[in-house]
Amino acid sequence: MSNIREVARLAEVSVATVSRTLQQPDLVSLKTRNKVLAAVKAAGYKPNLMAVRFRSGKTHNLVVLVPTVANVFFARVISGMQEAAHDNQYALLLGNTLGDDEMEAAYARMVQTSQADGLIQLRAHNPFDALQQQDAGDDSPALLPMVNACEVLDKAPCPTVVLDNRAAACAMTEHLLALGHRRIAMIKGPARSPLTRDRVAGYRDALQAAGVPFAAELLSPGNFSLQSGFDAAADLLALPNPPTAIFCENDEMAIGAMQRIKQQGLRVPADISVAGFDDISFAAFADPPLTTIAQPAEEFGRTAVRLLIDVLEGKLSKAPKVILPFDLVIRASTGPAPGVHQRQPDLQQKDQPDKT
Amino acid sequence: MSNIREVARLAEVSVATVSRTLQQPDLVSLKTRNKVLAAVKAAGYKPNLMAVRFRSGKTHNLVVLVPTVANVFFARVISGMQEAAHDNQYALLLGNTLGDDEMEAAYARMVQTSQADGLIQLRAHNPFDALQQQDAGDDSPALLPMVNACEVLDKAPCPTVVLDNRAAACAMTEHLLALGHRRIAMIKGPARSPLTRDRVAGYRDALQAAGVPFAAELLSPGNFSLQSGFDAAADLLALPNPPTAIFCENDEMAIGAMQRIKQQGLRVPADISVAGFDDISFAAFADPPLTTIAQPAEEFGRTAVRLLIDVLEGKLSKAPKVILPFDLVIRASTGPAPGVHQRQPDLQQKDQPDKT
DNA sequence: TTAAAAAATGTAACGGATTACATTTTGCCA
DNA sequence: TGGCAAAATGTAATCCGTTACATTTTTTAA
Repeated sequence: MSNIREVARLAEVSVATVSRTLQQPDLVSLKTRNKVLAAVKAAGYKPNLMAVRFRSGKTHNLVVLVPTVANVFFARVISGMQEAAHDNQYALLLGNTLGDDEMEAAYARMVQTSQADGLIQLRAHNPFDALQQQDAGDDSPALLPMVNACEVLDKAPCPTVVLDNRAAACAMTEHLLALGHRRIAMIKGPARSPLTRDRVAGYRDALQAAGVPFAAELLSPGNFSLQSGFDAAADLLALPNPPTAIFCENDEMAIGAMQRIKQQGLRVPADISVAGFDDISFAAFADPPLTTIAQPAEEFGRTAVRLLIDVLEGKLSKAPKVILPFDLVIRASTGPAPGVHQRQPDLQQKDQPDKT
Repeated sequence: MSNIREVARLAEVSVATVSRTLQQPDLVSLKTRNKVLAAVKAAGYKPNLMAVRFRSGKTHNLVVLVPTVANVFFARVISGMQEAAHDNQYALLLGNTLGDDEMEAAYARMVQTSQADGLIQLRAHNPFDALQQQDAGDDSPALLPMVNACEVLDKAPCPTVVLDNRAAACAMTEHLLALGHRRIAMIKGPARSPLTRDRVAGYRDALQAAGVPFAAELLSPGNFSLQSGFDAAADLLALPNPPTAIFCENDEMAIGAMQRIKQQGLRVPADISVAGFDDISFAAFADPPLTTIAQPAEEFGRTAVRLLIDVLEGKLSKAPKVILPFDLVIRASTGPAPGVHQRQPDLQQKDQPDKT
C-alpha cells in the first residue's frame, strides 16, 4: 500500500501539502490540490487509519458489553447503536460477555490499552472496578468513558439510559388488576439485578395500591430464557392455589410460560392471563398475541452511543440519566380473570400483528 | 498514561530492554527482568496497542457484515464468531448493513484503510467489488482477506462456510411427502439469493423424485421476517386449491405463517403442516412446536473466524469450501396430510395429473 | 516599483513500540 | 589471567500521518 510520501513524490510536493489537501483543502491552491488529488488517485492512496489514530490517540472504536447477542431485545439495542455509531464515524466492537465479570474486565482493558475510546455496558456492573485504578491522583475526576444502558447500576459513575422499570411494571400490574386478577404471579429475572428489583417493586406498588396482599410464593425466579419461563410456569401451576395471571419480566419467558400453560390444557387468557415485557417481534406473533411493555430498544442503543460520544468529546460535566418512555401494549394474552364476566375490560384494543 | 520510555527511565534500562522483557523474556537476565517488571507495575504501564498495531500493521480486528443482527439466527452465528475471535485475540467489528451495498462497501473499506485485517460476509455479495481494485498487477493473486458464510456466492473468491441447502430442503420436502402431502407450498427468501435458489432446487428435487408436479403458484416470496411469513400464508390460503403443507425457508416466516393459519380457524398440523428452517430457540416453543432444519449456527461463526485467521496468516493457498451438517428436527407442526390415515403415502394417486 | 501582508508550501519533530545492528558485560577455558 | 564466545543491553531507525514553525511565493497598497 502506498503512503503519503509516495504521493508527495508523485505530485512533487511535500507531505504536508498532501495531508492538507486531504484534511483542509482550502489551505491549498487549486492547482496544487488537483495535482495532489491526481497523484492520490494514481497511487491508489488510502490513508492508513491505524497511523492516524495512533497519532491522534483516538481509535474511534466503541466497545459494547452485552450479556448475550442471542437475546432478541439486545439485538435490537445493538442495531440502534450500530446506526448511531456509523452516523458518527465510530465502529462498534462487540463484547459478548455471557455475564462473565472476567470477560467484561478483558474488554474494559481494551479501553485502557487504547484499542477503544469508550465502552457501553448493558448490564448492571462496572467492568472497570476489576481493573486497578489508573492515575487516581488526578485533580479533575473525569467521567469514566462509559455509558450504562438498559440494566443500570444504582450509582453509576457514568451517564445512564434507562426505562422507568418500576412504573412500567406497576402499569402492567394495574392492567391485570383492572381485569379482575387478584392472584398475579411474576416470573423474575436474575435476582441480583437492579432491573428485576425495580420491576418487582413496581409490581408490589400496584398490588399495595389495590389492597391486594403480596404472596411470596407467586414470585418465581427466571433467567430471561424461553426455557426458564416454561419451567417457572410449571412451578406456578403446581401451587395449591395457582395464579390467574402471570407477569413475566421479558417476552421470551412469557412465550415459554404460555407454552407450558397450554400444554397443561389451560387456555390463555380464559384460564390464565400472561403478560410480557420488551415487545420483541415475536410477541405480536405469539399465540395468543402477547400483552407486553414496549421498550424503545433501538433508541436505547442510539442514545447510549450519543451520550458516550459526548463524554469522549468532553461535552458533559455531569453524568446525565436519560429515562426513555415505555408503552403498555395490550394484545390478546390478557383477559378478565376467570369468574369476572366482562366487567368493562379497560380499553381493550387488541392490535393485530399487521403493523410491524 | 505512561509509556515505554517512562518505564525504561524508572528501571534505568533502555527501551529495547523493556520491550524485550515483555515480548521475549528469555533474552533478558533475571535481575534486569525483575527490575523492569517492578518499574512496569510502578508506572502502571500498559502498552499502547494502537502503537503496537500501527507498527505491526496488524489490527487484530475482524469486520462482520451481517444483513441484520436482529435476526435470531445471525445473532447465534455472531455469538460463535465472538467466541472464536476472543479465543484468538481478535476483536469483532460489527457491520449491520441492512443488506445495503453502499454500507457494505463502507465497511469493506475498513480493511483497505487498515482498520481491520479481514472481513466476514454473511450475505452472497462481494463488498470489495465496489471498491477499486488495488495493485492488480501483483504476481501472486493472494486470497481476498474475506470469508463468506451462510449465504455464499457461487464463485466466491475466498473460503466459504455453507450448509448443503439443497440437500436440506430436499430432506424436509421428502419428510412432508412421506406424510402424504402433495400440495406443498414453499415460502421463499429474497429472490436473488443463491441460498433461496438452492432451497427451491432441493424442494423441486424431492418433488420430482416423488413424481409430484411442481406448481409455480405454491412458491411464495418472503423476506425472512415474521410478517412476510404471515402475509405469504394469507396468499397461499386464498388459492383456489390451497396447499396442505407449507415449507418456510426460515423459522420466523414459519411462525408468522402458523399465526395466520390459526387466525383463519385452521389447525396445524391437522389441516395444514408447517415446517421451518434454522431451528432458532423460538421454534421449540412455538405452538405447535416447529418441525425444522437445525443449522449449527454458532459453528458457522466459529468456522468462519478460524478460516479467516488462517487466510490472514497465510496458511491457506486455496480457498476451502466447508460444508456443515444439518439436522432434520421433527416436532409437532408437521403431520399426515388431511385424508391420509396413517397409510402408505405412495398409494395416493391423482386422478388427473396436469402436465406442466 | 517596493515594502508589507497574506497565502502557499516546505521542513522536521512527534507519537510509542519494535527490532536490526552495535556495543558492552559476563562466563568459560586454557 | 588473557582472550574469546555468548549473553545482555543499548542506540537509533522505522512504521505513517499531522502539525508547529520556517520559508517561499503571491497579492495588495502606496
